[in-house]
Amino acid sequence: MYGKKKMSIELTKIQKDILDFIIEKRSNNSIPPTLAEISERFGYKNRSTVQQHLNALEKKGYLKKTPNRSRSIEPVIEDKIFVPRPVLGEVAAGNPLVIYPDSIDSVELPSFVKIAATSFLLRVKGDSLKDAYIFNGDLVIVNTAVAIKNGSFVVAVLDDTAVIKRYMKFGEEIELRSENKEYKTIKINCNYEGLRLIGVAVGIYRIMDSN
Amino acid sequence: MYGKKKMSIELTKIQKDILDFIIEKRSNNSIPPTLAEISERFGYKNRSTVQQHLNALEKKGYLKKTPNRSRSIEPVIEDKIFVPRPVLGEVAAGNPLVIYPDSIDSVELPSFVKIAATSFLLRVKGDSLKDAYIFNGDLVIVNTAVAIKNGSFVVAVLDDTAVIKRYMKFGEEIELRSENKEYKTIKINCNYEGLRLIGVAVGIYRIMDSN
DNA sequence: CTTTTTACCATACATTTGTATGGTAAATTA
DNA sequence: TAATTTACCATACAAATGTATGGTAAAAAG
Repeated sequence: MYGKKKMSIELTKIQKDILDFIIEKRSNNSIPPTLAEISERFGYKNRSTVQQHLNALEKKGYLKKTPNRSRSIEPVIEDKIFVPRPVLGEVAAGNPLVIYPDSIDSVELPSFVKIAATSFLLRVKGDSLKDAYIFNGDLVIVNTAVAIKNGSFVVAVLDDTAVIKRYMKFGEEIELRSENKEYKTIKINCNYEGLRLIGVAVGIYRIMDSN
Repeated sequence: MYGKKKMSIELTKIQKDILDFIIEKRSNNSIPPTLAEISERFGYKNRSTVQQHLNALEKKGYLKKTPNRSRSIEPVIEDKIFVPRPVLGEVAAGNPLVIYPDSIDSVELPSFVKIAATSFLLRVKGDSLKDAYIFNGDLVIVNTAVAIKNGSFVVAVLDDTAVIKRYMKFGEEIELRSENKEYKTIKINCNYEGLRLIGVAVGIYRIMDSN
């Protein structure tokens, strides 16, 4: 079960790089690049190299463009409205679960929800945060560029397993509390090397299902 | 107290229309128009009319453009990068509440969450959707450009009051069901003029508080 | 080994696009 | 009334942009 809905032909590395460049431009809300700008970015001496890569990308269904229209290249997303977003792993609300080095799955977020490079998504597994209204299957938006304060929901990696808990620090002791009484509070010294505080849960996102 | 940060010269009606057109394009995440496209939109016979309006807009400080660069016109926004999102009203999970004609509030979303023009936010009031894990204060992302299916959570306006309920249609009869048994199902004929289906709740967003 | 694919370069050309210049008519201002 | 502004049209031109065509060399596939 690893889902690929629309058979999409493999991309070469360079094609993927170019596609990524275009996607990045677009998601920055800046205007799509011209052939010349892509050429310059990748150090090509003329536009025709890019021209061919774009043709390949369009033929494979990753791009759409309007003939003779400047800056008309748009990356094609499967659902138009929905953009797949990698989920980096599953985070245990209760007992620690493994965090995956690479993304294990893609979640289709509405395209208007854009997530910065300093953030990533984790899917919550388990019900130990239900008192905080976070449920099994919810996506947690984790921002790594936000200061951690007492009371923040943090995502922490403890010896290669990840948890999402409420953060409290008293002197040198860090407490990772669960909202649910069934799971006990984890207490660690802040100098313990097995602990890495990944980021702060800045929000949750739940894709509503229609059944 | 009516704030004008940068003294900006008055705009004529046409200049404002053109500026609005450009802003609208940009906020739709579509590419900025060319002079030709603006001309066509406003029924001008050539680009030079637009050309002069744009020059005026730039001179007055409402536009920025890069010389000789296609589609480089960008409206100058007072508020920098951060765009507060208006909350259009409060939606009753249980009993209908008033929907506001203009935005009543702004929610500070994390800057990486951007929402398209086809969507807007509503804040949920009440607990009648708690069975569906939607709680008082949650922000519902409503998309007006998504097809409504049986089972969708829809935002509907019934005689100037708005509700969020699960949508079911059987023949000519539309049922708006609450997840909570305490609130009874609303049944209406689909031809009833007092009913407007605003959009589909495509997701919920909850800003997590750190206390 | 031959063929195909990939990744690049070069050039030519038509269209699009931005820009400069000049003109007309109505409305506004001095 | 005369001068200015506003709103439009027309045209010309250079730069930017997309596109078509052909070529080379290395790698991969057959």
